[in-house]
Amino acid sequence: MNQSKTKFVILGLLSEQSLTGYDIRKIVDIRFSFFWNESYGQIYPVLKKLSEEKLVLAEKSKDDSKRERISYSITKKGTIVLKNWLTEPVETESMRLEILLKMYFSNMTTREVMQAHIGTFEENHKKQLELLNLFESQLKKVEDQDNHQEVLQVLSLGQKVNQAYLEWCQETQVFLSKRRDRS
Amino acid sequence: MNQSKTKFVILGLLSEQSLTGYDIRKIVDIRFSFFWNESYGQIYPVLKKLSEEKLVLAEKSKDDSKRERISYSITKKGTIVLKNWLTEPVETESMRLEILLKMYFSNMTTREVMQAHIGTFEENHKKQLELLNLFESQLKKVEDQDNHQEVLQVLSLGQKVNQAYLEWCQETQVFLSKRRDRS
DNA sequence: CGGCGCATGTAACTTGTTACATGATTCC
DNA sequence: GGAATCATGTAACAAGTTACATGCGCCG
Repeated sequence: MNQSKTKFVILGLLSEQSLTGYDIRKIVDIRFSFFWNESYGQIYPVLKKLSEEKLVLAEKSKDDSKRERISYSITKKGTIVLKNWLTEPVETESMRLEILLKMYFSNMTTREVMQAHIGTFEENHKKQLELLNLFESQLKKVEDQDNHQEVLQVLSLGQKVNQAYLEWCQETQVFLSKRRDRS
Repeated sequence: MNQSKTKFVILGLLSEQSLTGYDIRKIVDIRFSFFWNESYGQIYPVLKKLSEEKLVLAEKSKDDSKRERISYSITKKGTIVLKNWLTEPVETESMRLEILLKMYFSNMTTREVMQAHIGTFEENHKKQLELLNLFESQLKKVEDQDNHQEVLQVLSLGQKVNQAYLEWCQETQVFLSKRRDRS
């Protein structure tokens, strides 16, 4: 089984505030990016389905001067479904790191090629870590409220993992610089 | 774009030794499990396609006493394709951690529920780390050869990431034990 | 007034999983 | 003799991505 989690991502975000499909995508993209992703092709159809099932309530913006905008909010029923999911065992955990695939087979290529790959990976994760640090400092400035502490805890894993990546990049660059070149 | 990497996983593994589809699955499952996965539903069709394209050579086991067995080996052409892929930029990097989704929304559930989730996650990754440590010590025992050092480098990332996870679990358990319970 | 961001949506496609069918061999 | 493992393969399905179509509003 292991059904799609899009449904619960949406319900979870709506439990904090009303949002449009566009908003949801943006939040996932920014705040969840290091451990999750959702595309419009998933969000909009699920939103429609959730609305039919009365787990969320759709409200078209009434002031007609504005552009089309459908704001969704969670219903009582939706809250129950969300809370129920939270108690159920975690099913999804996956990772796909092509960089490790290339590292594994790297004796088939040159040192320079791998150094460049590691360099790019390092740069990306430096940026990601900086972003997470920025989020953290912003969050800490604001009043403690809602799921504030929980979000900090999520950020913490991101920081640790990115630090692990960066350490590994250093170590790997040393390894590569020492490696005698074949191929 | 961002085409499937199954093809290159297969070519890479075949660059070390001849293997059956079953073998490939097993190797990916054991050795790559912490950062990659492939299912039979992907491997067998790709193997057939690679054979048609002459990137690999299929050999049915001839001694007919044995059960059916198709051993694949990489061709010159296949080696070129593999080496070419190794030089191309890394495209695929994804992570999906449902545990962080649940952590993010955890103010909607009880402390006990989250403690149990974290406990399971911790246990899983303790096992994974132990397995990686075992691989490492086994590898270090054998003669240095082939892509030995590169494999150790891959293992190293797994170890660092798992250690990061375990630290986070500790930290999170402390956080949860202090958290006043809502909901 | 041009470009970017907001906003919704879908169709076609690719990818990946699961379940099933089949059967031999090995090990206890 | 029965269970586990080896071994191949596919069909149905589920999940996820990408590209496209459409158009408004805001800012410089």
